Amino acid sequence: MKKEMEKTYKPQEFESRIYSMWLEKHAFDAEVNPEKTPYTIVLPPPNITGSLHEGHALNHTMQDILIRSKRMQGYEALWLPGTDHASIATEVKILDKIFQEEGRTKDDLTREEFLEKAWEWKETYGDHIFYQMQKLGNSCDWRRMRFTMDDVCNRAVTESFVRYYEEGYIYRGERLINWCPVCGTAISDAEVDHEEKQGNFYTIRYPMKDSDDVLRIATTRPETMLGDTAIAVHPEDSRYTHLIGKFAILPLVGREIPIIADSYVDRELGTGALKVTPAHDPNDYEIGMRHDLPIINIFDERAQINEEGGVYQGLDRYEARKKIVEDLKTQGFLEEIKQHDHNVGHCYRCHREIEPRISLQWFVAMDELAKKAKESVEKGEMKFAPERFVKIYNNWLDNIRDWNISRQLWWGHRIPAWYCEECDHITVAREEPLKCAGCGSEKITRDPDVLDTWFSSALWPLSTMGWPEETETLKYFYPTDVLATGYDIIFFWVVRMMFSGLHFLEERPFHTTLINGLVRDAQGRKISKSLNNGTDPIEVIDEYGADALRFMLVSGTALGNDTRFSIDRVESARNFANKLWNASRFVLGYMKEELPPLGEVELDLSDRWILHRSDRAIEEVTDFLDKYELGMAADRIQEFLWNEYCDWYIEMSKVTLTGDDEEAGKGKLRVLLSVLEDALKLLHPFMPFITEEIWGYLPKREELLVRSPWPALREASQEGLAEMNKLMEAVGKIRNLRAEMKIPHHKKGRILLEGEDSLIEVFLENKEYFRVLSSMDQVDRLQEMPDDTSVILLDGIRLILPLSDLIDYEKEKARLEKEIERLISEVKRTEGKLANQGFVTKAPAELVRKEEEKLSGLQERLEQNSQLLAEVKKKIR
RNA sequence: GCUGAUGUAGCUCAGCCGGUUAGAGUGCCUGCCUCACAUGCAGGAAGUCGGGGGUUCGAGUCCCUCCAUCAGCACCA
Repeated sequence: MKKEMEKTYKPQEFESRIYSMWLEKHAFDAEVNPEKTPYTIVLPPPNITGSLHEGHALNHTMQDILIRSKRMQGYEALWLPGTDHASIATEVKILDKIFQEEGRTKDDLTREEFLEKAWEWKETYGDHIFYQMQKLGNSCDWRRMRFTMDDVCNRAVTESFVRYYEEGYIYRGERLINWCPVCGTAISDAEVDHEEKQGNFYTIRYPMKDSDDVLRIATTRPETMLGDTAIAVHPEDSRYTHLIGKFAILPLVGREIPIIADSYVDRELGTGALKVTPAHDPNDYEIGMRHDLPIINIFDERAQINEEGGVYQGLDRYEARKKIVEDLKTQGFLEEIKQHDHNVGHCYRCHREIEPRISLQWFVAMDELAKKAKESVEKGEMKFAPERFVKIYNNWLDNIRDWNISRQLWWGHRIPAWYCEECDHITVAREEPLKCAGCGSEKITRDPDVLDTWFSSALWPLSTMGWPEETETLKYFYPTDVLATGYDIIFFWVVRMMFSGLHFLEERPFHTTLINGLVRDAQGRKISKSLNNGTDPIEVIDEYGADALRFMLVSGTALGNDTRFSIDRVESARNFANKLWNASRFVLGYMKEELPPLGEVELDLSDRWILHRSDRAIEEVTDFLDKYELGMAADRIQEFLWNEYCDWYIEMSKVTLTGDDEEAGKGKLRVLLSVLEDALKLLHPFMPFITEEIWGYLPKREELLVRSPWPALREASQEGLAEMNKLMEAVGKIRNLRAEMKIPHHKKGRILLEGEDSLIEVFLENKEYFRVLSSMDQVDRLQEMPDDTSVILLDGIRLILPLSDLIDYEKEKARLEKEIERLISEVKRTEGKLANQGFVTKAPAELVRKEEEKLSGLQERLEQNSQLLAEVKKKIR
């Protein structure tokens, strides 16, 4: 049926073929199916600003593992993919590109010209992102792919804006907002990054009107004094109480400004007197509101001094600072300059300092929506995995301010509001209105601004499914199950999806938020453009295969913790894949035409053992997956496949496979095959390509692995497993001894058994295992003690190894002494424990009994070892 | 300043509803090209579980405190 498997695992030769096959056979398509329970994940849409990085690879792998395992577990599993237009980030990049290619800036372009370029960009980068996702193996239903600026999504955005507006949540108002003078737009509080910056504290003398007094004021931003409209002091600050109500003269400007009392002022800080610039500082703005102060805006939208600044007009903020400090100095107003480090808000996109600015913007009132979002989590409707992230969520909701949603940009959803030239009325509508809803005038113009990217992201689980229409998809797949994302966007996105879903559909959009850590570089640094320490996942995939990359990303880290990206670990994962590849080749190499069904196979001890181990692996992996412990699940499968299936069972199976009992051989193959099949299923969500490829080589397989059912427990008889464990322990001891004596593997050996009959029986029945596992080709019951021996002691049985020409008594002595030393310390520990009245009376009886048993066993072995040592010492003499 | 995380073998990390001799991968050392695999096999060495205190019969595991590293939030006139 198929060609033979290559000798070495070469993922490059089959990964893309396998992926195409999945697509051809519609393996990822999810349909509305009342017979099944839906399981839905909506992909956090990657920004079309560029390509996917390792962080995406981790995030996508986690989702794919969940989706693939649920699909196999019988759910109608939908993973809905898409991309995000990323308003500000993309606009910045596109303008950059246009400038580099054509030398034109935004001022030289019309909105239409720009948008045309933007859509071209979207096609190019969007396609690359899909290519990357397919290389990774993402099992998305591509037919349902969405873009945040699709018609379907646009409709949801307009609908929610209009509804929020009609319900009074959205309003337009003049507020102090965060303004990025470089991007030329307002940004929300969440989009401001605070960075520690070195700055100066300037102490300036403000002369009082009508007296010779001087008020000393410390500031980090002297240039904003042009907009000062008051000086605030603490109402109980005895240094200044006599000045409250009087006026000072603003240096350089000459304006009279009042001294006011406000308890916001910190008496300890600076001079205890605060210049108040309501137009350029959030706290000053609050003070200004409280005291009804005039607001003087001194900057234009590029943060250059405007006409309010008199002689300083036209200077940008940094030039203005320099010039004003100079002038203050020459005119004798500057008292001192002190170095002072402080946090300054920066634009999260262009990393330039943001400027607080009074501006007319659209806002979403957050009080009620935040309450809904918080209550839902409190009621347990949505849980974080791991739980601790609920604190970030709550912390943000507790301190939330109204959300500024308008952006002075072109790339995005244009605000559906029209202004009338003849009256004050604002028309907010789903469709473009012909006339003003207030006065009927046809002279209306649309708001030029677009919405914050996150406004559409907030609707993602709804909009992708066709909301506000009540589509079948929405009814069946909403609410979704899991939202997988990094902790850095809990408040950008998780919070906002929560209240959007709760508000519009009265149901939280997902029951679990799965938080993945950051992927750091090999040195543990955050991946950043400035360090250029990122790696394109495609490069890793081309070299090692997507399976290795995926496995490396999820294995060995706990949920929510950061992961390091290391090529060494990718190699380990690739080696594991190679191991599986070769184990499969081994099994297939012995394949026969017809094998009996597992139920008809006469199972031997090793079969029962591996079926039992396999059942435990199935149980534990399933359990880890249910708890989102993907790293633990991955490690557990690897342990099973490598250490149990390959290292023990395959080795033991050689006894039967190379024997001449054909029936037994077929039975053995059936077990090998069944266990391998189950393991491939368990591993498939983690390493989808290699498992599907191997599956294709297995006999009589019409179904794809991706669509196969999750393994069920085999529940074979567990008879003899205790003896099996004893046998394996004996093998370990023999290997250890042979290694220490440096006996080469081709040098066979003999074992004589003494001890409990039942154990001896089992050992004799399975003596071939000693041959394949530890090169001991003769196993017999002890008749007569030979001369030159080494003795291995286990509870219940002694293995006597006649090693005449091989034994090195010095080494044997050392081995026994080491063992005795270990036993003595153990005995002491255990005796101490049992001598402790507290332990005996308070610890659980079961535990005390176990300790007692342990002690007697230890003592017995200690005694026997001591005897052996005495004999060895005699031999040496 | 507040909150959270992290600190366990050379390195990367598991473990922690308290209870055998603290695990894995990798690296290192030793011996093996044993008929699936040298991307491998077998064996071995290696850790006062960040410091201190407490609770307990018993503490990497719970509590307190300190130190170090990281992250988020707030504020800094």
